[in-house]
Amino acid sequence: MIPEKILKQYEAFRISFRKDVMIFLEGEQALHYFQLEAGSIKMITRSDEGQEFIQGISYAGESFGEPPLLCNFPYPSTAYAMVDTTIWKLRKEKFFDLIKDHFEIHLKLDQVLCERLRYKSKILTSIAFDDPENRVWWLINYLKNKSGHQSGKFAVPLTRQQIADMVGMRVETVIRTVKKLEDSGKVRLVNHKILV
Amino acid sequence: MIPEKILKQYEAFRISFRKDVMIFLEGEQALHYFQLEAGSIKMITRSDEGQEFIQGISYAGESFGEPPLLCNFPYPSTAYAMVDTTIWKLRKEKFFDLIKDHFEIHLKLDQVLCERLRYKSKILTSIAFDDPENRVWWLINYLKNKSGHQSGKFAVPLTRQQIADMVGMRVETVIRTVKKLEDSGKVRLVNHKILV
DNA sequence: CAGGTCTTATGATTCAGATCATACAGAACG
DNA sequence: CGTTCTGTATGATCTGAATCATAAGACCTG
Repeated sequence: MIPEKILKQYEAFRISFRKDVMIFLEGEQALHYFQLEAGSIKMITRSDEGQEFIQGISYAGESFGEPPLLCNFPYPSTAYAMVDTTIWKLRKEKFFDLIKDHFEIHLKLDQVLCERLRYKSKILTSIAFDDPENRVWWLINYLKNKSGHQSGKFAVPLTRQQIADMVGMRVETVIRTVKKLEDSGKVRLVNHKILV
Repeated sequence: MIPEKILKQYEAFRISFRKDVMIFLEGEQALHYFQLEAGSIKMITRSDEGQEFIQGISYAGESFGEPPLLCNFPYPSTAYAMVDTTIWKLRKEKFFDLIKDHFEIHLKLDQVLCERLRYKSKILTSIAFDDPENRVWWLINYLKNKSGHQSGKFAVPLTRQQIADMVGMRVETVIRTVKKLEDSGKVRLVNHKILV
């Protein structure tokens, strides 16, 4: 989102995380701006029973964790590396300097927050009212569109468990639902991969 | 959020809406910044069966509908006046001039978006995993805290149907859940009013 | 390449929130 | 102030996703 050249101008530095390593913990105070250089991360909240909800996934070039930075509240979720991941890290003060100096980047940040609000509005309504097939189908299409996939078959890059954690359902229900989507011709399953 | 003096400097004007009148429709293009002077509005999404989900409620002094303005996507929800309402309306171009000129107001706008993200993260997790009692109880406390209520009993200013529309449940379930909260001493019911 | 781990798949059972129907109470309007 | 409308309440029934158990397949690691 923010070009590397500018990140370096404001003294951002790079950090690497192995797969499944925690980047920050729910409840911690935000001290840095984070942007992925490579890999992917997921933002997790947990229910009292320990069930995980995936609030969102971010990929290379995308930022994450800004709301607690801008609003001074603790992290509402925990961030984990989904694969080996490299992240740009920028101190809070420098970050505010950067967006004060660059109105266009500030606007892009706004747009990132707005797209997240848009996604959450949609997934909220879906979880509250849609049947499992529509919930899963909507998410699959969302992932396809977000990846910028153009031609040929798109292989959904998530496990059934991860899909379940994003639509608030049990993995068994997602497995049966994906089967139904196959039966109705909406997706194809090849070696357990979901293709659209 | 934005002081009236500044709104006027950028040629904002006032518009009134009667209770239940629509302010903008889902799918429309955003052309103005909106801020409430008096009254309240609710943002609604609907399922295919017409069930309403209340994405959020805004009160006097608060803004609404910014994401489509900043991101150039259509309104994802429809806004209605919940009571007779007066709104400041500012043309898009003037709005961008305003936030470019006032970094502090731009930051406040960011914080508004961040608080909405925070709420949606929480309600998402709740709807996905919490039982009805915890869902309703969380919402009641959220409304109390958001209203800035200090001493004495807080009367929840929403109908059971509106609560149901915010937590994605049926009104019958909310009615029975509120009864359970009374039975466990968490709330008091006086003339059908919910007091905490 | 084999063994172990994780993911996917399937079947049977349960139960809580949705659904439907009906009645009561408070608010609004003329 | 009476009537109508909206909101609240209650009871009975239904159903589909969750839950639990078990097995098969793909992937990862040494």
